[in-house]
Amino acid sequence: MAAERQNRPTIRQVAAHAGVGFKTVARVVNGEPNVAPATAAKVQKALDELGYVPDESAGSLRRAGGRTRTIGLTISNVANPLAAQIHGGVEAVAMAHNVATFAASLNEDPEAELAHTAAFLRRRVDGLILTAVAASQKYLQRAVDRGTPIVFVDREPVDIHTDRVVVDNAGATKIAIAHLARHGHRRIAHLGDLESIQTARERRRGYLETVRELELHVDEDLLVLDLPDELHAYDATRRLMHSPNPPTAIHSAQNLITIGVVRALRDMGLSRQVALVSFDDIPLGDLLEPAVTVISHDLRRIGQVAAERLFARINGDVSPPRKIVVPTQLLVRGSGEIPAA
Amino acid sequence: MAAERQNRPTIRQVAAHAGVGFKTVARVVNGEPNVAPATAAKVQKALDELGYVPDESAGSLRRAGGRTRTIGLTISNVANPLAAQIHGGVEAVAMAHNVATFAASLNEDPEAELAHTAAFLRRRVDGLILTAVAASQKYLQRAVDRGTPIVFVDREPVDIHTDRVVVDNAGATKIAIAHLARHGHRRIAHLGDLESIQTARERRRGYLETVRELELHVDEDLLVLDLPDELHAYDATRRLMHSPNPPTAIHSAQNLITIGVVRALRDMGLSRQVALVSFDDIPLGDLLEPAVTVISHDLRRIGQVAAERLFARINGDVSPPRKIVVPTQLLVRGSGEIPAA
DNA sequence: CTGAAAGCGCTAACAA
DNA sequence: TTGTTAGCGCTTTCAG
Repeated sequence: MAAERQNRPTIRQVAAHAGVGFKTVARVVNGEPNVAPATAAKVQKALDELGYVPDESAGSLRRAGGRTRTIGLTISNVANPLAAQIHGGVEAVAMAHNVATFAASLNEDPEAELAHTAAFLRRRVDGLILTAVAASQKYLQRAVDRGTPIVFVDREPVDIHTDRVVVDNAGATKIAIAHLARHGHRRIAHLGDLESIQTARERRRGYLETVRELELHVDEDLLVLDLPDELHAYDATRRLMHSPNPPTAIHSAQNLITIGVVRALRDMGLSRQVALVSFDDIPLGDLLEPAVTVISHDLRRIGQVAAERLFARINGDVSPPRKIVVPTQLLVRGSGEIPAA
Repeated sequence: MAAERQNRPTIRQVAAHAGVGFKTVARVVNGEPNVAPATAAKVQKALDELGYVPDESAGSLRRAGGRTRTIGLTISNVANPLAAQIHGGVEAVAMAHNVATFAASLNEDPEAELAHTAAFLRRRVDGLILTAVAASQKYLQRAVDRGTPIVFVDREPVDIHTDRVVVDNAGATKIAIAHLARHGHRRIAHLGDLESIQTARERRRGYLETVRELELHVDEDLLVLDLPDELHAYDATRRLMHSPNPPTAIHSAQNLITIGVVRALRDMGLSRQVALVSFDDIPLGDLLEPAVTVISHDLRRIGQVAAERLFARINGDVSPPRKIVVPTQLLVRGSGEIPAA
């Protein structure tokens, strides 16, 4: 029942309309030299009258290198503010290169990762910027071997050696925990994201190492892992604070977890008693009371750097794969400086 | 200097490898009938060994209807949390239809609107979901005539008659102002977004009409328009509250403006004196003190509905263009219920 | 059930 | 300066 569609003029129809060979039209469209001004004008007129719109994909079919001037991007979720910042960074660079971006959300679903990368590859994208969600990215080796550059963002991929742009998750966590310890805390809880996420594991590692190094209280109950969302973080916080031996400080290791923790502490009236440092900034974190001390990182920059790396590869850079670490920053705002009871 | 790329097997190479005609391979790849099981197995083996990845764009070149299974989406800014929600809604529907989405940010730049829609059209997207930013969308008429469906989101387009999914901006503003009036306010300020934005003009209209209807104070100083960002909103609020005759309530007509207003009131210590209703929800708006009363709308739903409309058109729906109004909701949280002094 | 021929809209290579 | 021929990787059509 589809409408009569796609009745767009082809280059040959334009040529017929202008009374020239179609190659001449192609020359005008692509700004190639060797067209007499008079001819060019005639062609341009036909172009305008018919409203010619070149078909990029048809062009890239034969074009040397077969570039499609598209890239594919997968992020954890386009509607997650942090992930959206990565998207913004990538997009700015892609736009500057006159390249269109396919964007897709994964929502931590490995199947989605496979499906979307396959779809991008079928569309012959010139490169991929990916957030690793599946347990292994080995399946992408063939694509890399065939010359599709891939840059991973935010998380380290597994079983594949390519460029990646990440932050020092363990190191930054160390700084967060040490900051709390400096304010007298010995019982510090760590609320972590899904263990399937590489950055979550790194943050946990940073926590455990620092607890050992600084000889803080070691207590299984203080380590809460695998929190899938804000609600679970909320419940976990309540349980934690109602336990016989509650922590005096909390390290919440992801933005949504932090929001759950903040809500829970607020509801229990503990916002000003229990110290809190968040890994990831949260929106309006500086306007809450107390304002939330966070480990912040520039996600837009991660996206930008990744895209720049990708375009370098697309343009022939064959240097060894690089791991680029974008700096993090501890933003001291109040919640992290509450002293131990 | 480009690497040796694009050495992917073609359908003919797979056919040679399997010792069959290439049409037989195409049958297997596309799940067409009339292939002997033994032949199919042989072909499948070759497919796997060579790692065949079909070229979607080459396929759509000849395919009936010429569908590319891609759509184009432009939003005000991918990194804006509200716009990202629209993206999320569109994406979910597109994914269900097995269609890839090109996404681009406009940042209120009319040039960007023209450039991106042109780029999408050159890539022969099956449809467009657009946020109107330019003064007129007349330039898209030819694309529509040629059968590329377009659905506008969030803002009404100009000079073109197509499907659109919007909210009742003037009506919702009316509700906001009336809400403030019900709490005794007569001097209500309106801080508005850029006047080039259609929704900003509608919200202003709703404000002015309600002021007249309810016979509230009319004062040019209470109407602050064309605020481009949070910082300008911050400054405008300070100026407003320092004026000889300051308002007792503020209607901030966009999410970023609200954040500027909240910061300013906070810094002036007026958060609990001056009532505030925001058009657009803001992140953690319920955790601020006081929590912010807002006009909220489901942007994810806007994206979803728009995408569903688009796919209906792509699949042949030729009913008259529809204007779909998604409901808004007044979320009463505290800031809007502060009584007049 | 299988395959060969034609052609989608364009670019590349070469001829006039 | 211009036009012609080939062919990109696939789908369509039609012949075996």
